[in-house]
Amino acid sequence: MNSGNIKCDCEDCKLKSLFFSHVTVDELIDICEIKEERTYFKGDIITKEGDSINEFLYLKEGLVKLSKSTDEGKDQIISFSKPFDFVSLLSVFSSDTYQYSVSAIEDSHVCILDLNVVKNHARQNALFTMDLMKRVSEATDKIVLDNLEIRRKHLKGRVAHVLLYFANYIYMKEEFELPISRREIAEYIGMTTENVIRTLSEFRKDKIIKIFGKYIQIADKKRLENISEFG
Amino acid sequence: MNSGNIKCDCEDCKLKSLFFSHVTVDELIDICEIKEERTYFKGDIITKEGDSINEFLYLKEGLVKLSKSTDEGKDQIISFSKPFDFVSLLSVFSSDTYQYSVSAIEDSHVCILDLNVVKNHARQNALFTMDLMKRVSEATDKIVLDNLEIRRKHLKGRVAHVLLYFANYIYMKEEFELPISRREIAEYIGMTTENVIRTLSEFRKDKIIKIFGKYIQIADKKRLENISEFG
DNA sequence: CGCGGCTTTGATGTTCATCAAGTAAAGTGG
DNA sequence: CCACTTTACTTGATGAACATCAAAGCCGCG
Repeated sequence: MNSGNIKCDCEDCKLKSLFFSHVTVDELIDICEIKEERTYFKGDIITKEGDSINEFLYLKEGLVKLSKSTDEGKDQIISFSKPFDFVSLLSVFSSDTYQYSVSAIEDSHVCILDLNVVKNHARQNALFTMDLMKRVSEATDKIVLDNLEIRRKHLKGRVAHVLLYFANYIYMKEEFELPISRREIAEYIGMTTENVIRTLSEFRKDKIIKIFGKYIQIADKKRLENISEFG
Repeated sequence: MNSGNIKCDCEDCKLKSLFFSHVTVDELIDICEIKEERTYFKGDIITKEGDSINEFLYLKEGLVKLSKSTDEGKDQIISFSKPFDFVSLLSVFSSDTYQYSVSAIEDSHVCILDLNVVKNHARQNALFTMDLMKRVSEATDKIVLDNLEIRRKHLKGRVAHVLLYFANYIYMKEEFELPISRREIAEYIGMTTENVIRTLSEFRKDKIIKIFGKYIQIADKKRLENISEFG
């Protein structure tokens, strides 16, 4: 993990244009002055469940996973997030400590604001707070709906769902480097690693996908979609 | 479903004392004037997924379920809510239409405000909006955490979980009338009705619970807790 | 009274987890 | 840089967990 102070000068910062659309120029300067930007590398833990929350984070670039550990030390993956899904928002306004862990599954840039400063602005600027709320709602809606979808599928449908998720939603391509391990797929869809691998192998044998390690190429999308919807 | 106008005169209205703790007297009067109260009977649908959202609802009394239909017409139950869990908050600020259905599983009283009026207040009163956000976050945290817990259990653990949920969280008693059918338990925990019934019968044979139709009495809570944690 | 929905139990087969065992890849210390 | 350890990946065999199908009793309701 690499840390450093960078000024709030990113021309295309969506935080300004989108997230802070209802913040005045003075407020924006105020916020920018305290902004810190950090780089996390693949595998780094960004926030850890149980830790106290005193920063407000948003993902500027990269890809992260949201997860929780069971008592037996196994992980359950709740969701993946790319920039503007603003995962860190989840517990920020309901708890003093993180309910979930967030870790980078690709090299990621995170912008960090002091939580008290953000909360102060929220207390004074209702439109800003409404923007925040909209984002919290959207993020959680997505998590809940995605979970329901996975829940009603079988092993093969779930694996197909994950592949299509990365193809359609994350990389917008039929071929990509899978950013997560087989085990992480399993932790996400609630199946065993072995069966995830078996299913991927089967898809390969049936010429639905091509696999070289982490590299995935979707060869027959129609069929994969069929399997996802349920086959 | 029974409808009628009632003045905002409930002495113990938690909406006032808790939910609107940051609302001025004038605002409160404003809100109360447009308040409507409705009674829904067990089985009634309160909001239906797909319908447009133009009211702000909160549960004053009763018990409801939050659910979603699959394409094949089967239901998935997302959560149950008692007063102050404020289920209707979920999609209110992220969508124009309900993502989920809410229906009464016990006779329920619902207070209804015009959504535009509430949103207007939210736009002008940041503390009120923060209160709202806190509640949205708490409600969704609960849903996500509960879901993860169910996900990591097997059939028996899940059924035990549901029984303990109603005993500990809803009725605060070891004996109660189950407000939902066997099928609804199945829809909630993602198993088949038959296996839910089989599991309940097994618990009965093992003298962990007593069953008379919908009446449930937990006879051996320790063991039930053990099964829930996993056995 | 009969019909549909809820409940219950049993028999059967499918789906999936577990166990085992081996290969490949990646990190670690001398 | 190479031996060494660990972690990820892979496949097969077996059994457990669970869905599905079938049949029957029960209850409430029109």
